[in-house]
Amino acid sequence: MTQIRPETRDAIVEAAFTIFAEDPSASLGDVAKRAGVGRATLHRHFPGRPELMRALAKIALTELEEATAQATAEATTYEEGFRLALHAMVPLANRQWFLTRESVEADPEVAAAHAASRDDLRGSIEAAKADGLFDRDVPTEWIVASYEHLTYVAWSFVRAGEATPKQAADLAWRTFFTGLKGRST
Amino acid sequence: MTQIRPETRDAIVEAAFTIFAEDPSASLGDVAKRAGVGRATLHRHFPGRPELMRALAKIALTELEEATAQATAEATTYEEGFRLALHAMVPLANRQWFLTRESVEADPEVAAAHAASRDDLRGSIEAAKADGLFDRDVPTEWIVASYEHLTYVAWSFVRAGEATPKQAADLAWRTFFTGLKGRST
DNA sequence: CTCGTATGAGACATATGTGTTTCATGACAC
DNA sequence: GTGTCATGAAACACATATGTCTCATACGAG
Repeated sequence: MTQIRPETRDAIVEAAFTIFAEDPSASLGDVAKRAGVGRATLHRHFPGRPELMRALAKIALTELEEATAQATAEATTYEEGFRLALHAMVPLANRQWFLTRESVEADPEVAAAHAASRDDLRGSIEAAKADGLFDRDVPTEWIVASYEHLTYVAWSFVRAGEATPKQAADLAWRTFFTGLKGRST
Repeated sequence: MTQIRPETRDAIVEAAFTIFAEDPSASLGDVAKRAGVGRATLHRHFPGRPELMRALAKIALTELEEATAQATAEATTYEEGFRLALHAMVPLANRQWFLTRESVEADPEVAAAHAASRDDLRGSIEAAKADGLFDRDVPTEWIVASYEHLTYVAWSFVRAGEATPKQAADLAWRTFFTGLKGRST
């Protein structure tokens, strides 16, 4: 009935990610225009703004989960796992970021998925902590938040054209793990 | 004519900082209600949303400048300067943060002041770099962005009640400067 | 007390976003 | 060709935010 043209739906979703990344309060009309579809068509696929936001949130979380699962599967140590996951996350950061600043959390299903995602990260960090990778005196929540924000900084850097995704991810990992203190002194 | 009751204006400004920190798209009616004034009174002090935003931006930038100037005046080394400035900035982060995600930049005067503020930070970082405090291989822009984001993370931590401002600033400085790698291994 | 003035409350017009409905069109299957 | 169906365009009703205006009130200065 309503989703027989997957291309249209995808176009709307992509446009929404792009538009909302720069302006979370952008109108649905802006999204439709960017997607190259009529405003009515957008409503045929997504009844309203909350439904669209929910769809974006689910997609973003699924992408994150897949990317990190694939990245960490190749890792043999905790350090390598976090480093590879960071590299995998940088290109996705723009799609993740709006989750943190949006009222998407209001949706119970999305909120649960988001919480589960953070719990995963938290669990990995605690395991790594027990292994001595991270300082035990630093709260796990702090490590989570720093990791996420430095990922975002890396993405911003890429977006601004100041580095490649690989370079930016390296910078973020280095900052996160060993800090920016000079080595030469 | 329009600003004979400074208390009212201050109440509006404080309410605006509080409201816009959580929801940048909040209505002026919400701000007025939080300030305990009528909506018309808000318009008497600030003709419209852009003027209010501009006033907030100027205040936030002035506060930042004063706080960091005072903090760094007591410092004898670059390291101490950045550490003290960070401590001074954490309690102000909520008032600074909306600057980065707002279209306040559209105002030329505010944009210039913001750019000047960032130039100051950039200059200090380059000087410290030349002194060997920061790794020369890391772009100055990256250091600026990391510094600002970790300041924000620290403020978030305080806001969430997970740490005192001092504890959070210490965590941020430590992460920024030496990273989160475990020491005990 | 009296005047001036900032204020709050409410009415009002306007603009924008939102969601629905209708209708014509174009693509595709048969 | 014919019918089905997703779509685009436009009109529509509705809600909310915004900005202005009017009027009554309360507070302070004189």
